[in-house]
Amino acid sequence: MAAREIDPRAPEPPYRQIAADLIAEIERGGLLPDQPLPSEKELTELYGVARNTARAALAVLRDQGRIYTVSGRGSYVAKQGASEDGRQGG
Amino acid sequence: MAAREIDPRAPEPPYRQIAADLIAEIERGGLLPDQPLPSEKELTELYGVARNTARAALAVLRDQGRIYTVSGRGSYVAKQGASEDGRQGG
DNA sequence: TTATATTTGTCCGTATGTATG
DNA sequence: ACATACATACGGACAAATATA
Repeated sequence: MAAREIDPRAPEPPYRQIAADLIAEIERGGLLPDQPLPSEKELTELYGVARNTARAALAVLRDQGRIYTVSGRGSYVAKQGASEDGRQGG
Repeated sequence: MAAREIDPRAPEPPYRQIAADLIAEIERGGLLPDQPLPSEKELTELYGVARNTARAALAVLRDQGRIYTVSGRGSYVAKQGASEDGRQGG
């Protein structure tokens, strides 16, 4: 989870760059199912963005079913990987 | 430690108003070194803000080396007063 | 040791205001 | 108007440290 540089002037907005970065990390196997992603606070520090931007990135992965989020705990890698309907079982 | 009124619509955000208030109290001598500041809960009641806002105010003073915080206990006035490098010895 | 209360630490959910392109 | 981003704020939940009984 080294912080790749985010380019605020790239055509891709920062939140998508971060999302792509996290997805790559998961696909690479650097983050296994049920393992926690960096917290929102850590993402803001890793990428130098505001919390809302970090949240937007996580929302992308959540919408794709790649992660699930537990309020007050954090976000975790989903078991399947955005294959089925995007839902995470227990 | 009377609760000065916080103006949510002032240019200064509430957490900075509270920080300034606490700093003034310390500079005034109303709080001596190693004496405890109001707890976060008390600050929320004194100023009518959320806990995160009270914490943000304390973080300002901590960053300035004016106070030190002990987990599970509270925050205390630092000995020097943000003069040196901002650290608190034993 | 266990239980309880207080306090700080961490975290997410949500909302508003401002600014830029 | 819209998408994006930052700063700030309120709220709720749970964990960890501390203190006391």
